[in-house]
Amino acid sequence: MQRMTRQRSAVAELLAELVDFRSAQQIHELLRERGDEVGLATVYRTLQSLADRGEVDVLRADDGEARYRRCSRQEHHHHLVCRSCGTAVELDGPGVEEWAARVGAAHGFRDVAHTMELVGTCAECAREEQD
Amino acid sequence: MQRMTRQRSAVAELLAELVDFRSAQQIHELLRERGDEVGLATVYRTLQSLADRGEVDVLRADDGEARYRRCSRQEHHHHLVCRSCGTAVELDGPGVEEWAARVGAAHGFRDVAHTMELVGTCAECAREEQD
DNA sequence: AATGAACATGAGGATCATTCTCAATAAGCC
DNA sequence: GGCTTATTGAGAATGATCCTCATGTTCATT
Ligand SMILES: [Mn+2]
Ligand SMILES: [Mn+2]
Ligand SMILES: [Zn+2]
Ligand SMILES: [Zn+2]
Repeated sequence: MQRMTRQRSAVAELLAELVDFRSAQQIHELLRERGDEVGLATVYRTLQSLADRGEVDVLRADDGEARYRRCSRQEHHHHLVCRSCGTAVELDGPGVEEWAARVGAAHGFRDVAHTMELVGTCAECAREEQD
Repeated sequence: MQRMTRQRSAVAELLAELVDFRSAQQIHELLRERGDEVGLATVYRTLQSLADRGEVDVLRADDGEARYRRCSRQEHHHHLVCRSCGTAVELDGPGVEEWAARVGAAHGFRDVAHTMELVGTCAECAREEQD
């Protein structure tokens, strides 16, 4: 059975405040900054566990690094993420779900899943770039 | 200027025969098996160069590993990939392009790009799984 | 065909994210 | 308070990818 620990609470609390997608390393550092010492391995384990349970979303940055975020809804959805600061907007993917299922079946594929993510530069980061 | 070398030819020839998305490591091994000794670093450099030029597509597996494939068309498109063997079908993403641009603009994001990939188990791999 | 400047290669080391090991610790139950 | 067992974390291990730089090749030019 899952036990509640100081470390898991700390990660959960931090995730509740973040609106950006952050890497495990960043989360580890943010925890340290606020005084919550949590081992890096524990951060990884906790995030993985939350991801398995669907409580956090995981995206892969261009370099393949995993980035996590607690979204406001648990149901399947998509994102518009800032490539600079990680800020994310949750989106629906109107029509994509049916399209994916139809195309998968048409080609004889089973258990078809899909990913669809938008990446851009948010207004705030675009402003900063002008300096 | 780009020079033609034995190594680059070997990578290009192999890619021309493959219909699957393969990792750099796999491509390195496949080259070795066919007798084309190419340094791993060179395989990485060549694939990166081809990717920059848009001559190969790059996808990230669930574990973040990059997988490459030469597609039949250079223009932007999407894929339905087998999670087991890497076989891929090229797809268009009807409607997604406009949708992405519209949603991005609506949220004030600039330079909005998108990814949309389908992953499933191809008919052949599904058959093998039944053993 | 010979030359040479610039480009390319590769063995091995460096990075860096992520995972593993396992002894020490702490939750939750009695 | 004790006990059982899940959890933690320091440090090592793994693995993909990139970097270094001495050496090898390409190819425009002669
Ligand atoms: Mn969807
Ligand atoms: Mn598209
Ligand atoms: Zn931003
Ligand atoms: Zn398959």
